[in-house]
Amino acid sequence: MSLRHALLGLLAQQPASGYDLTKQFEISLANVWNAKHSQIYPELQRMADQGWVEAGEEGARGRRDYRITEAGRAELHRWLTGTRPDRTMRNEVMLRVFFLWTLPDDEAASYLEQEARSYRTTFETLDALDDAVPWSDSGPDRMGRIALEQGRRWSVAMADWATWAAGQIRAGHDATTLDARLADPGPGLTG
Amino acid sequence: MSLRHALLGLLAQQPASGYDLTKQFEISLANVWNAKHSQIYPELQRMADQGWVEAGEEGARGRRDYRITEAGRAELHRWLTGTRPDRTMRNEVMLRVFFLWTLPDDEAASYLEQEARSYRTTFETLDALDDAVPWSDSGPDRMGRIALEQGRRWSVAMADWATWAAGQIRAGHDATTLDARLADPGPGLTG
DNA sequence: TGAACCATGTAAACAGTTACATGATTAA
DNA sequence: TTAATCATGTAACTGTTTACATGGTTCA
Repeated sequence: MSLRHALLGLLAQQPASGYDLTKQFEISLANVWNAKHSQIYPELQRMADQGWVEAGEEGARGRRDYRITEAGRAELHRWLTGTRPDRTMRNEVMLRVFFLWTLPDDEAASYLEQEARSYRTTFETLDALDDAVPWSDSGPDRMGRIALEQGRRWSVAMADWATWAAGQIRAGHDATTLDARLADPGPGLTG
Repeated sequence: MSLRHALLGLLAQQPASGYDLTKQFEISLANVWNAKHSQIYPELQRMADQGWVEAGEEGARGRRDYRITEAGRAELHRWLTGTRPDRTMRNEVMLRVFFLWTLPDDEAASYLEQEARSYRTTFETLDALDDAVPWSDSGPDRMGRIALEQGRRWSVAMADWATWAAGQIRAGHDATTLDARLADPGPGLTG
């Protein structure tokens, strides 16, 4: 389970409340992991029981900050250097691509063109973020920029791929239509 | 839930048993979705109750083939054209990158270099697959090739990124070391 | 005074993994 | 005869989402 380690990683930077951490999942980690407050609050309690974090005094509006302990930092280090990342992928966008053959060519190509637009929008959002954020050249910020660059390169590669794929289908369809016309140049094409 | 639709998509191609479908998740869908037999068998039963698939007679060794119904095909079409894909991402590899700042530069760079090797291996595997599979230029095969091309482009982009990222860290580290040396050229560097 | 946001929690349902359990067939 | 593979299922557990529930603070 990566949630505990994601929380440790965020808390390694600075103490935070469940509420703060929820916001960080929504904003900076949105593209790599997500978690709702209903999962975060009980997890912080379990981590406190385990000694990886410590809860501070209750502040205004019932707010409670957690800070990472030495045991927590040790666990974060062990996770980063001593375990292999789970590379299991679940990508609904790509899952659908496998089944696009069930659609008419035009619908399949439209789907891919829509995907290309979606990836371009992602790219523009990330690109704007890069300009907007006042990055420091060390610490968490440096890794934030490196992660952002991953998103930029990924979204460009995927937009290019989707555009290429739509083109393949449109070209294939045209070729089929053309072949069929050459073989049987009249109305009422078969199969 | 995409599992039901993944099963519909596979069954749209040909009838299959739970065992066959499990193998297909392990092989062709491995990079986009996964499911274990313990999830597939009960799901097929629920889909049969719903009328999306029909179970055939029990064959040798208790084997039971399922085939998609018209209602199932309609549902597959509705899912592909009438719903937006869930773009939620969970990527443990990238999650870790956000926390690499907690490691010494050399360990962080090594992590990224290891990732670069991993992406290159993925690329080589996919590239070999492209040569090995006797692709038809229509139907499911055409989409299989398009999905494979996505994997090729993705793995190249990610390998390039990881190599670049490791370089950034090593260069930054060298620059810091150099700056420190220029400012204070002796043993016992601060910071 | 009402909307937006801060702040925390629990319960129920759903999705997914691991482990348990069984038995037939095939090929070495 | 034994190991590998075919074949199906359930139970327990873990992880995740959605819905329910509550109340404080700030700003227009």
